[in-house]
Amino acid sequence: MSYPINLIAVVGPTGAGKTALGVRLAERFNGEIVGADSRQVYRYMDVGTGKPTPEERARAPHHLIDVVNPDEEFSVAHYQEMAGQAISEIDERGSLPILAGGTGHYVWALLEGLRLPQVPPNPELRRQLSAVAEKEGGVDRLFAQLAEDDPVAAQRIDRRNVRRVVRAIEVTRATGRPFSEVGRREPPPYRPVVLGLTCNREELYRRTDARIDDMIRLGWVDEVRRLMEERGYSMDLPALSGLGYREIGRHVRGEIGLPEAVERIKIETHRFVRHQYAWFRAGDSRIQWIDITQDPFPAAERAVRDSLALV
RNA sequence: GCAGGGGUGGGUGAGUGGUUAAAACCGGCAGACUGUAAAUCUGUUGCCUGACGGCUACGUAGGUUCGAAUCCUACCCCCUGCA
Repeated sequence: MSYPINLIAVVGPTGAGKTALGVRLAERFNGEIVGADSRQVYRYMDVGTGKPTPEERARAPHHLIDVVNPDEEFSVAHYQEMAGQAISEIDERGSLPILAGGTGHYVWALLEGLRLPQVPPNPELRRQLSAVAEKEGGVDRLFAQLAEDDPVAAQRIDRRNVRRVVRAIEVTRATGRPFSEVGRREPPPYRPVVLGLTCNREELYRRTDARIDDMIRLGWVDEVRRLMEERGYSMDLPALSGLGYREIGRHVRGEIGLPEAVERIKIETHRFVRHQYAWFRAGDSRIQWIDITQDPFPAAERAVRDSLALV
């Protein structure tokens, strides 16, 4: 076991080829993949989440993929815990951990050592507070509540963002300490090399559009039908709130045609790509960007080799 | 050919004499984010300008009016009914 642990992270927007590059790097450097994707953690959601294929999974060990059922609770906290565990085990095995995924919140929670308030979600309280927010003027009453409990947090949280206001109240109630005190970080025992895959927006949109057509061809609709009909999962589950699952769900129920569903998914995916760039910024000094217009492997390999040579 | 409806910003589509650079929605762009994060929320979106302000815009060309996306005329397209 070596400290700090050398770790590679492959990040970037959806459809940029993180999975493929991760697997190649794993083969080249005796690595193991640790997923960093908030939807690939769920079982039975394969096509629509762009999960690594069985072939890819055979080429390198994968972790943090298929770890919970769609109706089970999962969050950054679980991720941090489980991924941290996986990474140390990989390291102990003498392999190179390779983080690969597009969920910025998860990636940085791990690499920056975010210290989350130790307050698990309280469904009952959430239900209650959300019900308040539903009512006329409810949002304001909720916000007033927060302003009383924790004036500092109230200033930082948008009053219209009910979900965040609720969580803040949840934390202050459970701990008796203000939510605004969160924000601590504890540097994790990693020496990360963060590789970001990118290219111009237009080309990226083209790729994600084509990828969605592929997913449909690969049986995404059947996948959703099975989730709904055979396994009986509700479309209201957080797991099913992922891109496209709702649209395809509506199509399965006969509410919209497939072309319309596909069109909407493409648009939503564009939005998602932009959202991901908010987590992985072009100017972020922690990230080494590689343009995917050409094969990113040589540049990635060089970067990894250089960083390992430093040790 | 006759009758009727319509042509609005990247798209759909309101507006029917001034308070309209033009609602709303979509799309685009930017941002927030510490246990739902592919979630949730925010800002911005004709052009020039740091701002004041200016310029160009509602099919085309004219006209009426102090003032027109809104009224009139002609023309060009589109749709519907009758032939």
